[in-house]
Amino acid sequence: MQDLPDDTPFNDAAARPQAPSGIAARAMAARGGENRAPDYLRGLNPEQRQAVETTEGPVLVLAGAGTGKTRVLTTRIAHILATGRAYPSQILAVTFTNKAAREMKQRIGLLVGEQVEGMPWLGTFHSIGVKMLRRHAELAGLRSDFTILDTDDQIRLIKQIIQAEGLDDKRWPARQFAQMIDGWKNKGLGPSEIPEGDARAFANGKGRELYRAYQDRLTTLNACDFGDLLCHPIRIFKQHHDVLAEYQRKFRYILVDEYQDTNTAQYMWLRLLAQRPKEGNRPGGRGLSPLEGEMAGRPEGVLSEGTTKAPSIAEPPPPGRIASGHPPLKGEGKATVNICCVGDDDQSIYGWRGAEVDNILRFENDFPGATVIRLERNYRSTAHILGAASHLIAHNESRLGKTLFTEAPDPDDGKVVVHAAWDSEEEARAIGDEIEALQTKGHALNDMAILVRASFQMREFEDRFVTLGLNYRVIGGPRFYERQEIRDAMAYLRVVAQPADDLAFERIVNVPKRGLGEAAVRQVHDTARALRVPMLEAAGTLAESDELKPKPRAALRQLAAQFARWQELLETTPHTELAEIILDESGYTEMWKNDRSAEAPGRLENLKELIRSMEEYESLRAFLEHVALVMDAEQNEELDAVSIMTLHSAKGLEFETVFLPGWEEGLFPHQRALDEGGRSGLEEERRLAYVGVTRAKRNLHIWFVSNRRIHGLWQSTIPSRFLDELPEAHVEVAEGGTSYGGYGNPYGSGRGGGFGDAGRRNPYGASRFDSLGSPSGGYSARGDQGGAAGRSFSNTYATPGWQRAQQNRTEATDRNWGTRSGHQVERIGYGETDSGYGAGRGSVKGRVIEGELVAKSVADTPSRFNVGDRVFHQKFGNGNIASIEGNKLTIDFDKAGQKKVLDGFVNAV
DNA sequence: CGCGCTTCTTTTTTT
DNA sequence: AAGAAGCGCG
Repeated sequence: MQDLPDDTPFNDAAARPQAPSGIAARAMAARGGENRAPDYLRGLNPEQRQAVETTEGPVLVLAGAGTGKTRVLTTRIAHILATGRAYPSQILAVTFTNKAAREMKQRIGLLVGEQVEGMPWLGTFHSIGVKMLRRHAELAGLRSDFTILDTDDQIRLIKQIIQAEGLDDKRWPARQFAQMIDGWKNKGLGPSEIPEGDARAFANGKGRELYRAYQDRLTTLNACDFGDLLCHPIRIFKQHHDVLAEYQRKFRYILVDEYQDTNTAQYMWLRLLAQRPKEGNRPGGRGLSPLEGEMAGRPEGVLSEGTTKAPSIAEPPPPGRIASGHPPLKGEGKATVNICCVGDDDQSIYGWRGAEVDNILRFENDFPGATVIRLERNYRSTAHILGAASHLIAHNESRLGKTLFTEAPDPDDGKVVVHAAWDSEEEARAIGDEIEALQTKGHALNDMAILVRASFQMREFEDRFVTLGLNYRVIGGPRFYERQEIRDAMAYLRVVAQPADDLAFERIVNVPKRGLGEAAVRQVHDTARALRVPMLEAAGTLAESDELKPKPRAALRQLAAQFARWQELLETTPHTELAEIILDESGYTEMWKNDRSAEAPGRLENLKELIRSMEEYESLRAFLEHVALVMDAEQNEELDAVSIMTLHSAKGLEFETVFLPGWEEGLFPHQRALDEGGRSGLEEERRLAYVGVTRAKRNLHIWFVSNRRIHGLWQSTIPSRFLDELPEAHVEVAEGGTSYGGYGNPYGSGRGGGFGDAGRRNPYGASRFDSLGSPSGGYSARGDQGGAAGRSFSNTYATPGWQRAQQNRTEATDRNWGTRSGHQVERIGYGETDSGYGAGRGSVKGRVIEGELVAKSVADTPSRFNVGDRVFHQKFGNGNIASIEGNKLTIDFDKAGQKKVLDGFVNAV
């Protein structure tokens, strides 16, 4: 091991191995005899083992869902350590989420012993970014105690800047600009590097100026936003080759999890680090020197050998976007770059925040000579679930293509079940019942999860579970650290720890009320700008002058004095104690004690919780950093509870039983993804569906409803196209038997006359996707696994329920074009009791109307109703129309009061 | 300056 | 439907 590079550039104790023999010795102890494979390699399949043992050179592991990706990563690290190839501090291992980082740490710990703490460079892109940036803050014009702004701060700051430019912040929303900045930073672009078109797109061409002003302001605030955590290091690396070289020398092995989710900035950051250090290269050698132009600034065009063609799967970049394709660095193929990226293009679901699937599709070009290993043996799911997932994802065109398989399908395994419900309330009720039933049969709640497309869907389940008394756990939902009282408290702490944090100061100057209104705050602000000092300091100055009226002046003086005192205490008092003092003396706790509202006690409780959680951190600073980066409070692991989360946060997890509600057009695939992302947006949605399906180990239930409330209006919906893309062989429709009710709409049809139209029109109506890209059916030749499973779900579907659904669609389509006028309600058994469902089974008729089409097609035709008409609504009963706007009716219901309802949902009485 | 009433927007996904 | 922002009054 004497040839390990010197570790001295990084002198902190944590970065050094605690005892040279520690990890390696332990891991080696785990080995058997000379010729036997070490223990940790046992049980790996050949591909996994290859991925672990190919330590040298670039490696891409394409790991399908449930193929043991994390196991490969962790074992690989253990292997590198065990064979003495590197110290823990010489391995850079990046993940996307804190959860993933935590899990990896823990699993490596199991393999190798306790010294994982000696792996200082295992973490998320962002946490590693901060770590680097703190070391070299001055190179980015910051002090090392800079604060990290969250989205909320960021938007407030941008708003100020927009106003300061004299622009109308209504016309140019800060939120939107924040997203643009995010987008630029995702590509690693600074103010001078953004494309002209982008710069012009905002605020009459002031985009670039505003961006620059924003960055300047961040510097004076000694703060940075999320994007900067990567952009600053990138810039530093490019400008200070010595700094970069230190890291390059340091990291012998680089591992990247979820590579398909990397964005351009992360890619650049990785590429810089993956270079060989300059030393050892001949002067003028091809190693590093041309970095400057090579990475960001360089447009497409000059490609080095081997990349004359873009990968054929890549779509042409949409107009306005930076052309994809980062040319590989010259000559880098010649150096050994021990980088191992693990990912699955089929699980790329973060395109909306700048992830470039291209990064993974292009890996072999980027790193010539790369070993590509496919993991296709799935250890997680039943053959049915896997079959459903594979068939679904085969509809995507942009993919590398993998075929997952599992061994020994079990004939006892159930198929994937598709359920229909009347509305989201019933959906929640039925899923709740199903969960209770499973629980009674002995299933643990911890083994079940509900995965939703959008977080607003969670609420209905929470409501239902509360009334059922069913334990649940919301993951990634409304976050603890985003609550008002927590943010206020944090703002106090931030000002104490980092007096230049004007945003935090502004947040709490007048909380609790101190008689410092807008006028006074503005004055502090202006003074601060004029004197070029932080607002807190300006407040002190101002309090000693006579520029303010006595009342605010006194208030400011007191506040300034208090902060001065707290800052002194910072050195001497334990941080939890200090936090209590601050909240007390500032009157913040008092404020909530005096608050008579219902939430106040909860807020006080949260404040206590905040203080408690601070105990785990060694200093106030450490705590603040944790909150900024993690934004997530620990969950109670002990409790047996159903998990509720979004599909996005479910990636990487698995459950025995999974419920996927809300498979309806417009929600999933989400309308906005379709509108903004077009075809690739649809494909990303499909990957999301794939992620959802592949979370399930044994049981999978997919739901769709025919009515959903969106923005307070009831909309009717049609089943998601993804349902049609499931293979018949692996899917069954729950019908009657489960008796959750039916599938229809309030005004039912009654007349069968329209059925003859079936098949004449695409059930999806004039879907705008028909004309975009692949003709429907074009995909079936591609990824099908053959056999019955290869047949499409939709047309061959034979159950009465499904046929009815098809008819319903056709009818619905007809109705939207005004050719029919259905009236009476035929749906039986809908209501508060369950008793009717079984009986109603055969009687459930009705149709589904595509919500969007209703909204659009009816909006520009006059409503068929008049003010004053007496109407009936399935949910609200009888009422009179109070007013009409397009297709939206305001109705005074006899019992339910005044409601706004879509025209399509009521019938004349 | 602060409070309360009104109107308007919002919801896709997250480090 | 609900929360935020805006407006007008005391």
